[in-house]
Amino acid sequence: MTLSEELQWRGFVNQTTLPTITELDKQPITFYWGVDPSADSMTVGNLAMAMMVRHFIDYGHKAVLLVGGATGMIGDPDGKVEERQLKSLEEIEKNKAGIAAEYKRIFVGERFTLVDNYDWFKDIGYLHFLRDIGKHFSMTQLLDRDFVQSRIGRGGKGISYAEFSYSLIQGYDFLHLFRQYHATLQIAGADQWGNSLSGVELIRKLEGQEAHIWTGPLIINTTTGKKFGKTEDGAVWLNEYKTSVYKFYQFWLNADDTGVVHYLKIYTLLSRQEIERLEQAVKTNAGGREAQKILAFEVTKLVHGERRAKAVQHVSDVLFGKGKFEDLDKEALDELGKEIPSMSSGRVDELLIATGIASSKNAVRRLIASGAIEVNGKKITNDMVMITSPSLIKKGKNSFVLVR
RNA sequence: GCUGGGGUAGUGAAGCGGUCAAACACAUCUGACUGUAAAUCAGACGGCUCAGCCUUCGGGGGUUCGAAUCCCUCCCCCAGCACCA
Repeated sequence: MTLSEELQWRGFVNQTTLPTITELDKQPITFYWGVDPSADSMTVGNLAMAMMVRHFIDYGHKAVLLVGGATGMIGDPDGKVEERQLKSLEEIEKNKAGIAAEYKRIFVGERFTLVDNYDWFKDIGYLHFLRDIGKHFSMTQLLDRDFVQSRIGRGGKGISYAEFSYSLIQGYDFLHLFRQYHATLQIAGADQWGNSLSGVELIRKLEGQEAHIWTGPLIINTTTGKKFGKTEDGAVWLNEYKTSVYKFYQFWLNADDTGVVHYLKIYTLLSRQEIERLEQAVKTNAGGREAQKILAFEVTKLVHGERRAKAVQHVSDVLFGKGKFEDLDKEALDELGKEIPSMSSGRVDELLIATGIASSKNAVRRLIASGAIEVNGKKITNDMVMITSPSLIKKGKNSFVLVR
């Protein structure tokens, strides 16, 4: 399979300035992909793009991975309805470190160059930037962009000059990387099309050369029709302090039948043969949920490592399988404690509230009345029960508290 | 600044002097069925020391036996007009 075939089959083809996607199958090129440090971690949305980038690398293209230290200082206004609060410099530093660490984790064993656009922006003078770069941007084109129109139009919330200028910064990135690394392709999310285009034009105008953009698709949850990777708690993060490894694993395990094959293609590196086998399994034995299990394990392994993936798999088996809580040894309890909230002894209602699993004592009473609370596999009928010995409290099917 | 329309629980939205902790829909949670899925059905959905009590309907003040509902005042949003340019 060629790269273009691979991308097409997996559903990574979205929009590109390349005349045909088979251009990718010719000689190796250098491309870049960037993430802004708007948080100290990537989300599964970023992960989809990262997986796409991996295929580019695996097929021999050279990757430049960018952390947007400069762009993050301004904030991308595209798709936002109002001006964003500036991040403090310390926060940006911290976020940059987080993103860079994730690059290294996801792309472990791969060849790539890590860059930070702050490095080439910090010494640029304003006047020089306006002369060399600003001069090549047409105000009409900038104003024509949809999000600019909605921000400055009637009912819009306005836009600052700083945010308005964001795409010049991103455009210059591409030019810079073209000059320094001969990067001729920018990979980005679907929402970055407009911003990315500015770099292509700059390179054409200033270098007289062709450069291109490849955007990946926005991943949609086919059942809800909403952006994939959102739960009621917000985004699903790659950083385990923001989304625990257990929750991360559960997120994938709970993938619905209609979407699971799509997610396997996007988020795992499994072969076409294997994925097609799983697709068949979904059809013939959906209840076995083999596709979900493999998806959850593979993605967790990729992001958190095989050891942690196996640990949460084991924990999940205990929580949902036949295994008895009483049979767990201390080591297993420690592992469990990393993944679900742990409390020391106390009254059931207070433990549930303290861990945020129930919002009030009222809520606990209602849950108990409806038979939703179990302690070590037995339903309880009284909210005053004291729990002193190591136990597992379960609310409904998916929420647990470890008491030890 | 003027005129008109609004601000009600997570969201949308009824209510317009007592029967209002507040209809209905969505979201959420739980139960049943299942596969830790979806769909469907049922229940819950302000708090508490829970047959009762307490705190809520933008903020504050008032009228009244009684206010989400009436009056005053302040704040905020929307539409239109004016001012500015």
